[in-house]
Amino acid sequence: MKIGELADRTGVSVRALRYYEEKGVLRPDRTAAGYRIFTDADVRTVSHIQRLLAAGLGMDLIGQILACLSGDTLLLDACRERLEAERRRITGDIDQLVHTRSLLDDLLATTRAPARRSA
DNA sequence: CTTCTTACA
DNA sequence: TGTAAGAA
Repeated sequence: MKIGELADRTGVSVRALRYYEEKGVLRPDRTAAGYRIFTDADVRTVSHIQRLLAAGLGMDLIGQILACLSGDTLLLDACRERLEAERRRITGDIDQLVHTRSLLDDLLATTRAPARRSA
């Protein structure tokens, strides 16, 4: 399928799709006229990209993670290391957020204002 | 009409 | 990422 159809089927803009290719996470074939040709597998790949992007990962890392999903067993170990490193990173982020939340909870508990009446 | 590339009030 | 411009 051409880029327009992939865009429709994924809800991702044509612009973003071309950007993903530029980043190497998508490698569509080209027609003689230079049109990008995507496969059905690319529809799923784009879904993965969306999830990873939503998780706060950068395109660089996403490219590496997607490479793991491509089933290249020779790179599997290296891929696992990357994924484990990212897992540790987000765990740190989560800890930070939990800490910040408790800080806000304390603040809210000590700044509770008296009930207001309607104006 | 759709896609391509390049570039940026 | 959007959008504009010129070409295919």
